[in-house]
Amino acid sequence: MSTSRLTPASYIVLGLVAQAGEATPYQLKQQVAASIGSFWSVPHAQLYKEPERLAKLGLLREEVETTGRRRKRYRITASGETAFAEWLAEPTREFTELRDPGLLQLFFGADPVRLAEAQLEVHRPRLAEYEESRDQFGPQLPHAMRLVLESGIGHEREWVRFWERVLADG
Amino acid sequence: MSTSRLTPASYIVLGLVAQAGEATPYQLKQQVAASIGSFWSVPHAQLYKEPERLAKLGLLREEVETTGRRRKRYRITASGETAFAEWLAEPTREFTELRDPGLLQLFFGADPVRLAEAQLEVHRPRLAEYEESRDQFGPQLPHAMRLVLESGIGHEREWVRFWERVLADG
DNA sequence: GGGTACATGTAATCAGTTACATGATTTA
DNA sequence: TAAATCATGTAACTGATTACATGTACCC
Repeated sequence: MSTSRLTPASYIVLGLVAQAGEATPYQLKQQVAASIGSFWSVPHAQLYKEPERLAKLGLLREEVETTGRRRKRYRITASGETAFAEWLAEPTREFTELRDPGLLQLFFGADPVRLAEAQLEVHRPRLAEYEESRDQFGPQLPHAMRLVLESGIGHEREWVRFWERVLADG
Repeated sequence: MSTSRLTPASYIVLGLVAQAGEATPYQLKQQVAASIGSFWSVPHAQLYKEPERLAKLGLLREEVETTGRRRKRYRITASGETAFAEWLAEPTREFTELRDPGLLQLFFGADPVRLAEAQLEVHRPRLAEYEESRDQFGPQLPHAMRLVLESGIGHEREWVRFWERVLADG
């Protein structure tokens, strides 16, 4: 009822459904993968359950196909649009903690060199991937998406820088 | 039984209990706040429940005070030490997503200027706080802790840089 | 026509959060 | 001694994950 029960996942669903006009859970999965998936992934089961929940709250309208697969298609309702717009209009002051398992291991005394090597093996390719995305699709990307990508690049650079220093320090 | 059911929170508890030799949930809370709390916070209720769980798994030994408050004191067991050591010895390749609500709003088309302002209001003080910590306590801090702090500073710098750019771009 | 990958969904579990509740100390 | 604040814990909920299960389409 009140928007208090909505989580980030809710807004992701709401936002993607709004953008698409209409979507099935599977399409949501595709959209997530194609857009924010690498910054904020959502397991597919949630993309089935969350829309259902939002439908119960009256924020989405559910339509079950009568033929073949009986897919569920969702569209946003007026109150869904309102809830989404309200969330969007109120700039969050929330703060995201790092919550990086590698950092945790470092803190607890893991061998820094081995740890740094392992971490670089994941962060370097990830950074390369993002940079390639930007160089290849950057110009066509919607502005907001490009910014998000830039942010990802910045943080990945930071991780690489950090673990390289840890490695160098021995 | 197998270590598969252990989460990061488990290792935090295990690690802190190991470091302290013995600890009550409240002391764990203090330790978290004093060390990794700003990178990886743990709500206090979890610091009561998780040790209980670990005790059932045989990784901690629980001792209930018979006097007054009947506090629960925990110590690590041999198998707890093993489990912790195993986790520590295996460098994680896990990758932490950004999962920043601000980025999410940006992606979905929130007003970038207002958003950047709000975000800078939280990130700038946070950065200052970390830098002050480092300058003030840096030399006394255990090496690993200092590194974690450096990482936090790096990422906060990155956030500030990013949102400043968003702000400047209009 | 057999396999493999894509597509679609449900069930069960649980970690983590929120809310509630109260005892013990300090401090004004 | 009243009021905060610190300390300690339990209960209830639920979002998110994991695991299971099956249908459909394409391809060799």
